[in-house]
Amino acid sequence: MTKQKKWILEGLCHHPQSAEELFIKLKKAGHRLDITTIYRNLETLTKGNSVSMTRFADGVARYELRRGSKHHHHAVCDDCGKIIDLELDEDVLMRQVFRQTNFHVERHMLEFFGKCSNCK
Amino acid sequence: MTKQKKWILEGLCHHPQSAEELFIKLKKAGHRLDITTIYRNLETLTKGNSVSMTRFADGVARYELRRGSKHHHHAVCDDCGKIIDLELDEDVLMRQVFRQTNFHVERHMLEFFGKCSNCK
DNA sequence: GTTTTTGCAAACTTTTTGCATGCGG
DNA sequence: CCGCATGCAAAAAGTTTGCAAAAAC
Repeated sequence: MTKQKKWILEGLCHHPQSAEELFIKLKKAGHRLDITTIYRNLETLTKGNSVSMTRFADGVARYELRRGSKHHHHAVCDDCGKIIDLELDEDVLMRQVFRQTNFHVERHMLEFFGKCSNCK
Repeated sequence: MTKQKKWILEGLCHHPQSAEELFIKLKKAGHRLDITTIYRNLETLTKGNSVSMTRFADGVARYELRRGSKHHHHAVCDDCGKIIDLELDEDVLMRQVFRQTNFHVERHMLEFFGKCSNCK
């Protein structure tokens, strides 16, 4: 456990955050570390299932802490950029997939885009 | 209508395909054009809603022809890479989102990963 | 003391941009 | 002809890699 790793863990949150956003945040907190270190730790954490990675349409990888085993989704506002957490019951869809194709779903990605209640 | 644009339209299909994959395919077909041209045309087509763009976890943009106005999703096999088209009824989810947060969904992204019937 | 992690620089990949040239209408 | 589309080169952005020095165990 290095100090860098500790900072990174502290900086992570339950909202998706890019490596660079995390980097800037840690820099602002007065921690000096390289963005390479962030990438390497995020990779390890993702492989170890402590962190999950998502990509929205811009192609940037965003990372967030897994809360327990609970999978959740996001709604991203096109106007203000706010990211809202959602807890949905997607089993219906899984069953549809299996019925249609015999495909064995292990993971899925589900994100919504539009306008949040404020911006609408 | 240039010849390049025509080749690109011919090369597009209903399965997601990266700019580079399309580039290689067109080159194999004996067409000489620049990958920049492909990117620029794909951008135009996407804006014009003839083509849709998706990113899986690798961060590469993949493009495919829209079939009519019908939105659809994919299941990607982790083993053989096969991409299976799905037609799902996701209205239930939309309603869940709105009820939970008043968020106004305009678009969404939904992809599945796992093992196809062959690889399982 | 040796294994692991870090920082730095540089490579790499995908995508975008600027600009001169040329084809299409 | 005029203007928009193309090719080429180079830049930009995000991410990964190699290597030597430093820190952890």
